[in-house]
Amino acid sequence: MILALPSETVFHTIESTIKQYRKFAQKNITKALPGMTVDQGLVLIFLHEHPELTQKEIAQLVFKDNASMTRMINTMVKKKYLKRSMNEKDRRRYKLKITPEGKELLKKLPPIIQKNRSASLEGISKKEQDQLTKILIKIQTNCQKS
Amino acid sequence: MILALPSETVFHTIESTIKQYRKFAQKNITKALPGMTVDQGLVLIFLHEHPELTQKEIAQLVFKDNASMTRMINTMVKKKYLKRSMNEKDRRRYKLKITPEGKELLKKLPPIIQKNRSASLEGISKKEQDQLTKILIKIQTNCQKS
DNA sequence: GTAATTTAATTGATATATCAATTATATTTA
DNA sequence: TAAATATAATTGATATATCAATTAAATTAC
Repeated sequence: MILALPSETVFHTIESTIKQYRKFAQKNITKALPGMTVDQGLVLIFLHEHPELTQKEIAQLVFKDNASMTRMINTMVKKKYLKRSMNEKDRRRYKLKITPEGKELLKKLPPIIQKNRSASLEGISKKEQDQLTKILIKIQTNCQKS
Repeated sequence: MILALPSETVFHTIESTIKQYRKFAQKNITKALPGMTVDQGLVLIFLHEHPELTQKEIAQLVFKDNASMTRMINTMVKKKYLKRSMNEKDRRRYKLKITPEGKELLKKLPPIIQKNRSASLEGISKKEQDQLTKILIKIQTNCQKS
């Protein structure tokens, strides 16, 4: 069977693109906020916008599983970005609170993220971005068909 | 500063697409070859096509760093897919040989991979795939600037 | 209202990711 | 050629990924 080398497929390109974007974004975040990771930044942003999110919901938003999210929140608590507290309504869950230190960092994030996004999308029209999204979603749909 | 939520960006879509594809591909590989991972399969395929590849070169092909590759090859040796042997020409490197067991698995991989690819690209024209690649490469180029 | 089921989070085990430091060998330079 | 530099691979430390099993609480079914 003749199989195209993995490096010649569109999947390879998708993967290398997201990895390069992540490296690029991480580099710029590290410059301004040493010790913070891209994903920790995302968690802060999501929690800021939606304070009632559970760990599970955040995990889904950043494409991690619950186990990873538990450990990630652990390190964010250790780093004092977050505090866990009881959720009286549902005692299986926690309330996740951004600490004042976390809020300080959070303030510095948006301009960095904005710059990362616009720099990496430079010269790519809105139309192209929509095309990209549309095609990617087709792939996702295909992958979900059991 | 008003920042689009990460979940509304094209980066989010790129990341979720590749993760879903990986899950889909892994599921099908596991079904046929329990214990084998997508990346281990890729390493076998690359080594089969280019037996002289060094660990470092393979690492680049599958987007891992050298440290990860060392450990990945360790587990592939432990699983008896591969054997390390001396490279007399350059004693910093190894020769990586696919074992007979590894070759057996390798034979079964191509049809599975082919099926994964075509299933996830179903209904996506060649033209769309080219568009996708073109746009992604633009993003990569942007991320490489400085 | 109690038993069965579901859900959110955790834990353990193992693999991988990442960075920095180290080792051993090759290559370059003075 | 000896010293400086570069390269391939490894190792250590820490974080994350993944799967399966577990715990504790909530929900559903009977």
